[in-house]
Amino acid sequence: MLVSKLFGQTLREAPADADTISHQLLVRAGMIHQVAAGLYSYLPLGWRVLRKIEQIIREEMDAADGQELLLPALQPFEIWEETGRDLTFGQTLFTMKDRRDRKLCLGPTHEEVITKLARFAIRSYRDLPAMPYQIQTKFRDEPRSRGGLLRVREFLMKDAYSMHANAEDLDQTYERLIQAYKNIYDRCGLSSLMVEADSGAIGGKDSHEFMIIAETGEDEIIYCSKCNYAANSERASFAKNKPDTEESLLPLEEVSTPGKKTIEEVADFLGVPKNKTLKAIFYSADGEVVFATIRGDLEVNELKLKNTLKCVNLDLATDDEVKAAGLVAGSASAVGPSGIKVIADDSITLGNNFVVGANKPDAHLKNANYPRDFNVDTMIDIALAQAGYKCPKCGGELLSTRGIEVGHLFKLGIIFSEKLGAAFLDQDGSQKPVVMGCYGIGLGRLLAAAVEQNHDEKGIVWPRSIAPYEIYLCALSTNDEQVSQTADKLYSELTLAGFEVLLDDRDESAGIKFNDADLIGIPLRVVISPRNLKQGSVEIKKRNEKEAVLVPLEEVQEKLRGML
RNA sequence: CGGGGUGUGGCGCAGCCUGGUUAGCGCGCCUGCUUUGGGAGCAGGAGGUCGACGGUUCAAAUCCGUCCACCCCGACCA
Repeated sequence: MLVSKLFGQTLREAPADADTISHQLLVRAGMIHQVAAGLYSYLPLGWRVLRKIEQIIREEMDAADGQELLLPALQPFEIWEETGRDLTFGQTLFTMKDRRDRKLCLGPTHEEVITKLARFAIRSYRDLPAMPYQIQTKFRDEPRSRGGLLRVREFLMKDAYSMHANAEDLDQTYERLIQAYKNIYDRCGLSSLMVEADSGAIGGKDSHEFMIIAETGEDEIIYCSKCNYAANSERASFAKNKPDTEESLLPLEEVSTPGKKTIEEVADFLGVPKNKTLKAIFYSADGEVVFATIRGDLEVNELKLKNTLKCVNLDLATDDEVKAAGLVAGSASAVGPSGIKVIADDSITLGNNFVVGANKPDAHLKNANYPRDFNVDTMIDIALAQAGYKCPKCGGELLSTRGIEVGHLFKLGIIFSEKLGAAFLDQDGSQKPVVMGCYGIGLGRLLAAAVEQNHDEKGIVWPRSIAPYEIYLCALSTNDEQVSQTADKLYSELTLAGFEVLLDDRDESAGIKFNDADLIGIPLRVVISPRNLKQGSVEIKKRNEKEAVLVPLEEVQEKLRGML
């Protein structure tokens, strides 16, 4: 391809609304162009990168016994009602009506469609296991798109769905897919980190995410400084500490705490540490007021709470809701009130003689103990893990960092096959629901993450495997006959030899060409100039290295092969 | 949806507070000449309903109101 003919423009300055590095560089390099919030066009350079990523994914999925197919982006809304995910996805679903007034939606994911298809394709255990996958456009009406390609409303995704006769077989495929994913990121030249993840609206049991560590990432990762434990903070757990001394249980005692409402105020006022108090937080779970309680030094992980409650919407209760439920904000506890669902974090059993609210203004109780003084409906881990806490696996110190989620694996189990009736006849003649897994990779986001991870002050530094071109042939002084002839000849030869070459044949100054080459980030740059030609040579430079080497014309191909 | 910000040629911005000639600047773009190893020089030129609508005024990019779009933080998010 000739740079003079390349569709698109490079920009010296980034658009003002581009904040993240990948967004700035991709726009400046003429790879993407924004159409509206969360909607981007891919220009030829960007599209080449995306297609390379796509091909790597395709090869690895095929190697893992996946079979590519294509499902429709447009789906009947009613299959979402069948699984109830019309509610869990809510407004994220792009919906519309056809001319016959039937409700349709643009697929944000395809579990429903593939499970329906499984009803047809899977009849016997002999048809299992199977793993259809597709690379297709997904649509999600995100509350807020952001960061260029990092979070958009229309995006290309590889989504695979595995089908099994039993959970053991799913486990095996799951492990195999983990390896396939590692291969994919490796081949894309990216270092990734696998973390335990929440399964969210997809549902299911085990779930893992692949992360590209980056400050611009939306996810917080909690990981251990000593062992290999790593988890999305949404899901991370930690070893909850016990107080050093076991006290004998003391009798309940009411104390006056005028105006003291927060844990800090109360603990300060009574001269006790925060981990000797119990915190009470009120939530509205799909309209029902629920009561969460946790030791005063810890915070509630609202996602864990939401999963426990199995609700669609979870918000902090409003003042009115709190009052209507007969609770006293600032002085509430599970000691006393009834008729409200209480979810307790298991930390309330670590320690004793806690300070809790007295359920009336300006008063607290000392020496509250579970279960002597109160009961709870559910006792479970709903605590938020934070850096500095202890690893749940080895006790080492937990650290935190940010990452971009570029892949997600789920063990769905039989959630979808049961709801949609995808069953098979097993060896013993019994009918069973198909056991399923699903596995996604966002291609555009992966591309953006690659830029986040591979750039310098001059521009993008593409890993070779996903670079739009391999070689940037830079002809300086294009009005010099010898230069332009040599450049044309070299371009033909290299292209014929199978190299992917971009020839900068523009009548521009050296500076412009060098800067564009750096910005676009092609791995190798070959400079053809009168100066070099006098010695019968050209100059070859790696994008990620400072020094160039002078190479005789006849050795160029060989040299390039060695350097790629 | 809550908070904050921005809308002026393709890109980056000034002008707005304090209304008043043909709305400016840098980059980019076009033509010509000169240049040619890290974003060249000179000369000439094209390109703007100042986000939209309404209002105030003799007069609005500028003041007032409504709306829209986009960005950031939060909520939300396989």
